[in-house]
Amino acid sequence: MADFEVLDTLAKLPHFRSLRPDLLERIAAGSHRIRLRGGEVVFREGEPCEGFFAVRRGVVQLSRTDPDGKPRVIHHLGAGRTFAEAALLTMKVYPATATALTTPTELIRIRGESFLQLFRGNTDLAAAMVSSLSVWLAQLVERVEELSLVTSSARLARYLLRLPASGPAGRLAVQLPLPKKDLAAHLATTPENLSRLLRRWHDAGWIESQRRAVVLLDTTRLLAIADGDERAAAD
Amino acid sequence: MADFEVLDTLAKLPHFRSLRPDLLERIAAGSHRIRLRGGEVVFREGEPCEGFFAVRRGVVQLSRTDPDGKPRVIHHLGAGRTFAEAALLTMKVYPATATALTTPTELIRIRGESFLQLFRGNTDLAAAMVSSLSVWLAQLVERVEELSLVTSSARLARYLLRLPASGPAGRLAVQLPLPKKDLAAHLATTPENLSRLLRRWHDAGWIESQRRAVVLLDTTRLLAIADGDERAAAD
DNA sequence: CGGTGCGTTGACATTTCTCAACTGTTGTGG
DNA sequence: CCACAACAGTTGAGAAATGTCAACGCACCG
Repeated sequence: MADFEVLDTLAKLPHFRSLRPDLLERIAAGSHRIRLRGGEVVFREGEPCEGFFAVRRGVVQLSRTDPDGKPRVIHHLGAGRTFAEAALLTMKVYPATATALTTPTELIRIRGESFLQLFRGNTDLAAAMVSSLSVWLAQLVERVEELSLVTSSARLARYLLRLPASGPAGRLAVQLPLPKKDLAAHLATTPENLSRLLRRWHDAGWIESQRRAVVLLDTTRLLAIADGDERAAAD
Repeated sequence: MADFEVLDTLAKLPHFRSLRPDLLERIAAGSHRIRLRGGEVVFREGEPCEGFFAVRRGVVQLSRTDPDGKPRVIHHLGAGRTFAEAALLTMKVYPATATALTTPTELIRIRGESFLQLFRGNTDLAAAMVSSLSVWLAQLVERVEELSLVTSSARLARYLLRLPASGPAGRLAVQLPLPKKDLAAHLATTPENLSRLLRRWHDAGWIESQRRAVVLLDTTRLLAIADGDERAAAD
């Protein structure tokens, strides 16, 4: 009784792609689609975990809320990614809050109970989950490295350079997947500071900054800034 | 032909504890002990992965080196922890550099080839590795949250409060597991700044700071600082 | 008894945060 | 269709935190 769109989404997940079709169908049977609008919460930090999720469309933000109420961004993820697998597999509570950022956000929710039954005793599925967790690990290691960069200019430069770009070298166009407010949170800085950095680089001629798109004109310079070579910004 | 100490260490790992003894012995057969001194490198970022490791004694630092040659600390780990499992299970290269920090550091190296053979087809072992990866995920999420704290005082306060403490409330004694130089790197700041923070808090009467030990006198205040309430430091 | 490296302190330059006001856009209700 | 509210984004000014460079004390080790 699996919804076709659910099955389709699952079949396209990198780590589920290689699973046998009947297994996929059984996973899909315990799953269903969820539609959200920007700002809506998928689950909150501390809630008991009842399943994990795959992103079908849109952007989801994982964050933790500190005692002051300010959210600290753990990660952003887009279509084709899964989240909360670890919480499910260890049968714990969700360690973070998941929020939809884009206005049509579509998720697949894989129910915990039925999935765990399949998981136990199925080596292929276990291997798939191991791959999935490994990707998460690699991403978080990246993120830690990113946040270890001292200056926010370095973090921003690195972020821009890692976005998928199009266009000729010397005029690489990148699309910001997040509103600047959320981007600032992701970079562990303030919207004001982000705005100023973009403006400075724009005036200096390293980039062109439009509302949601940035054109990278001088990637060499940006690379230098990303490497913490602050003098590059002054030169 | 497993070395007893190897087997003993493996048996004490949280996620291997529940494995059947004969399986443990077979894992131990593909493992051996490694002794290192502080500063010695276990493996370097980018090297092909030939196994994963368990810490028997001492502290190991995982770090990535940026183009300037400055190391950025990903994580520090002590006895009872494993690392590089993900690199092995995905059969990739090591994503970071591992360095021994303490002068007697003892590791167990589990050879990749023989371990992977056991891994495939053994559900218990797969489950154990999933647990292990999940712990890593949780730790890195913590680390990301930690690094998202804007001020280094917040990071330091939080770090101190999370160390295992002994003694009566109002006089909690904690032991720094790292030299201050490495602690500064862990907190993504400089030794100078760390030194000044400790001194200021010492003078203010929040803590007592000795060479390798810190006594927390005013945990309420430290909690406020950790929560980013900077006014607490000025008050 | 030198040397090497950690830790500290001082002085100074930058970066960044905070608070506050202002602009532009979007979307809603009259 | 327009007016207005709500909010993202920008800009300005001043304060605070942090990084940098440099010098010094202090321990440990050969």
